[in-house]
Amino acid sequence: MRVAPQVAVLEILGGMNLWDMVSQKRLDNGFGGYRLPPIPHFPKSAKRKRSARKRRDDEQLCAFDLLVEVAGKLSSESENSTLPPFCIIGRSKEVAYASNKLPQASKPEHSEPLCLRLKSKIYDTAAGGSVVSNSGIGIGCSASTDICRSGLIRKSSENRLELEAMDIYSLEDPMDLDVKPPAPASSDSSAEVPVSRDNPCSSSMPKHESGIEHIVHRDDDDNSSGCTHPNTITNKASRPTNCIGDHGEQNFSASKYWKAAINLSKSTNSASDYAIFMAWLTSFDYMLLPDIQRKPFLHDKKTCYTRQRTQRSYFKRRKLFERCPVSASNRGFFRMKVSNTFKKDSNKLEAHDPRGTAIRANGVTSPKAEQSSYKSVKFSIKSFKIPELYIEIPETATVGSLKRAVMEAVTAILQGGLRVGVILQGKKVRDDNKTLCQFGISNGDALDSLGFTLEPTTTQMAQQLTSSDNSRFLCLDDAVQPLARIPPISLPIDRDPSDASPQPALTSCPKSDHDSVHSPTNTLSLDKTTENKLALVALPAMDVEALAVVPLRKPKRLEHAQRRIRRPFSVTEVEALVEAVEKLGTGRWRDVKLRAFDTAKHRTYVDLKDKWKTLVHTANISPQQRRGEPVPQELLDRVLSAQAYWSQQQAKLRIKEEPPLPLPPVLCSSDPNQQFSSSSSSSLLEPVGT
DNA sequence: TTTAGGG
DNA sequence: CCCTAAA
Repeated sequence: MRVAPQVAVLEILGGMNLWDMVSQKRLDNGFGGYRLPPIPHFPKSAKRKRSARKRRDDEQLCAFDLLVEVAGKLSSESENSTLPPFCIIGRSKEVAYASNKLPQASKPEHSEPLCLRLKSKIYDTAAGGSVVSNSGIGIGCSASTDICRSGLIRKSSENRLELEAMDIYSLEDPMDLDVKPPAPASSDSSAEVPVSRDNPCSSSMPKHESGIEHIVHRDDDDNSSGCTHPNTITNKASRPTNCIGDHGEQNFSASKYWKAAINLSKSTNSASDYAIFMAWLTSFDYMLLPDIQRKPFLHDKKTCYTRQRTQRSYFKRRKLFERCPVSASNRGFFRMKVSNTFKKDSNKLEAHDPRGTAIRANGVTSPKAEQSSYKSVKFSIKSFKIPELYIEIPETATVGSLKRAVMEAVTAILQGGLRVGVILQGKKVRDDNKTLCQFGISNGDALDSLGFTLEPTTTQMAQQLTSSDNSRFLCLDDAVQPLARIPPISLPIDRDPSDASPQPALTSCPKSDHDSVHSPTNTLSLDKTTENKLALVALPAMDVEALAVVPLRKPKRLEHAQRRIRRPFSVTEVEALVEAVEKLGTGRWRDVKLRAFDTAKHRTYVDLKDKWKTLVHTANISPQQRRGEPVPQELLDRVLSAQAYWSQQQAKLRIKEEPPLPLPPVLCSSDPNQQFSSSSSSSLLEPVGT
């Protein structure tokens, strides 16, 4: 099965899980609400399906964006708090990094080494692991080994330098794994810079500090179970061993990165390293750098950081976002989608709201297995609904105020945080410590009656919620865990997914202990717990959509960050356009583009079409009303002529097709080209008039 | 991917 | 210019 579930994990040290953080910071981040996943099912039509997929992908990208944003904020605020600073780096789909391994995938040959690969660019495949299925995008942020692998930075043992990385990965196909040189942005000059760089950071760096060591894969192997585990991470982190040795060369490509990263982190001393590192980071599609560094690296070089300080975070996005659908309707919103797929976990959970959640769960496994082994239960939560909101507003209120009111209501709810409740056969399941088995949740039938609710944590909000009121909550953590770890073996039952204790740290970490079984580094896991990482997770289900969150994005910021710069058409271009249209007509923009603007990369056929549209408009208005560089009247006349001519042609065509109407092809007959040499064209129009 | 249009 | 529905 190539389908590995995709798992995205956002782990943040500091004891909060992403959800918590999100909840808390929601407002800050413009996190506004949840919404049902837009595309639960793909249409039948191939075209639509594609479109739907694209949309889904976009949303996922957005989710990433959101996560990045949130994480960035959190990190930036972490200075005082326990959260270690970290930076997040994301890449488009081209980049893949699998912090999580899928069970299946993990096993493969690849498992051994980590390699950075770049399909388009850089890639980091953890040993095996994680090949993510196509459209999914995962984001991971942690001090864990994974990160190390990702080539991003790792944290140092001391808090001072921690740099966390966030990765997104999405592999189109597992096969891409070829190992390639890690040069990040290959094209970018920056790319190499950092890495190889003279800095022997590695040498300088304490091993333990460097993420490098962590790189070890073995966990991968073990983990192959598929968990992303914190434990492993912790372990590594905690232990200074050199993993490198273990895997040896395999990683080496990756190691470069690591090194680079490492230097940075430790680079209290060198500003240059930092610069290099930054350059390297910049080569990624996205980058979000919270102020993080401030402290860490640079006491000395404040200057460097200055900029960052000023802007709390540095967010860069490239093409990825271009795809984000931020249409008018979406404007200001950020969509996030999280879906999970479990392969084997016994549990998982999702949050959602009481009301409208659509959940689907399937128990899988034979009954008997339970006893000795546990069964795994698959949950598929399709969506969470937004808790019901009650809003009272005068009928004379404006739509705008209504929107604001809704926003406030939503925000209020989210503000307090959300909890997940589990409802089984209509009853809330409050005992977090019981196993799924005990509740019979593993049973397929039961699953059908299993529901999850998303409830606000805050009392007030709770009131607003309709159904959810008090259901119990599951910790997201729990959910996370499952995802993260896919290891089949040990988890199970005991570890019920659901029970996680409420807040704590949970995340998967705790579980990790259990999981630890799989992973070699169990011991470490404990540490983690304490650390409280949080994991957010998401997943991938292939097509399963689990949860969609729609945060309100900060309205302005990323909005159209990438709107193309305006590039007015020069008279020369207009002329070329007019000429091409005279010959080709108004319905063949691609040809026009090829013919007259083939080399103008910034002019798309859509642009040409739009320009034509404006030219026509311009030609029809008085000269006084025209703006911008004046277009010679002569050209405008030609525009009108051509427009009229071709309009008629089209009209004729249409007519012909439908009902055979008598149309004397006055103009049509001759070559358009010839006809259009001059003003004569206008005359052509006349006849057509029928 | 292109077209065709609305925004 | 952007965004999309359609084709």
